[in-house]
Amino acid sequence: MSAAYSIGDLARATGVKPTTIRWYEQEGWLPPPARTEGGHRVYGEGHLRRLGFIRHARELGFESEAIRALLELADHPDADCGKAHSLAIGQIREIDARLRRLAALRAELDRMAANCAGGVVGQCRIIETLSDFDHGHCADPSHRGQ
Amino acid sequence: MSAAYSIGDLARATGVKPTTIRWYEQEGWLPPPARTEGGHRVYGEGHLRRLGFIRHARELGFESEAIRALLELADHPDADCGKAHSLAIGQIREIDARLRRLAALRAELDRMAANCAGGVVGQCRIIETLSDFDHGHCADPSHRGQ
DNA sequence: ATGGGACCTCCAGCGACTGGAGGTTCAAGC
DNA sequence: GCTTGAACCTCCAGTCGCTGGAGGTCCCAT
Repeated sequence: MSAAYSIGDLARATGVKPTTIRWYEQEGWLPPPARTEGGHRVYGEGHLRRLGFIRHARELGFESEAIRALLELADHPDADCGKAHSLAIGQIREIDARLRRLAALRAELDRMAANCAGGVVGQCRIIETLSDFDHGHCADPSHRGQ
Repeated sequence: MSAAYSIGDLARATGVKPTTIRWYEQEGWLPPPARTEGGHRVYGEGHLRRLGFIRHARELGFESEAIRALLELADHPDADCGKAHSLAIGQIREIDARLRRLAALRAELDRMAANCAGGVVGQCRIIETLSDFDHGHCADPSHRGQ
């Protein structure tokens, strides 16, 4: 019913190298797939989606623990609701912080690109933009002028 | 004029461990600071900001090459304007993709948290949310219902 | 002047891959 | 139904970005 993929198909579809896919399996990120008589791995849609998720989460810079937790959440969505809830809330906080920083960095790169296009590069502030050594204090976004 | 920091001060201010700070210096991410008679490192405001930038950029999941490029851009804002411009544009694209994915993941976690709070956990879709194995095709955000 | 915490260098180890060696399987074309 | 070469298999050593420990020195508050 659901399509069957070789490890190479999966690699092509997700951009994750076969070697890395095997490694993910070994480390328990990806469930062991079925095998052909000869021992070749055979994947299904579920593997494809899960691998895509892992790749994007890694690209976004989430720690392996957070990814494991999210996968756990996906695997057992109705088990231990309270835990799932607090995990989700925690991740939302994390994500909001990222969104804020990315938006600030984007704005600064925008400004630079705009100036640059005009032939005059102003002072570069990308470091300042992303250098706020916060640790909670002054997390109010209204504090950063623009 | 500008304050002087020990490696420990820097570590406390940025959340980067002294060991890692020394390693950043060794690898050329951070310029070698002044030293006391006895050989202890002495940093200034510039180091502080630059280190904060590196930390945030790493947390956001940027590749080391991209970070190096951004630092380069910051160091020579008016040198080779065209290069700076295209680099900035490229990074903006990257950032927009991240912003989209993060927003999607956030929305899904939100939905889960909301359901969860009500005592009923629906189907978990976080994997689907972040599993789009795109590579350019279908990058239109309007395609993803919500 | 001294005690102990912070600092120094050097180096080995770890997590997350990556790549190569050496051998087997699969499937497309004859 | 045989061939042949690309894709797959396992095992294992190497890389990158840190991290931690050993063994020793510096700094400064008392």
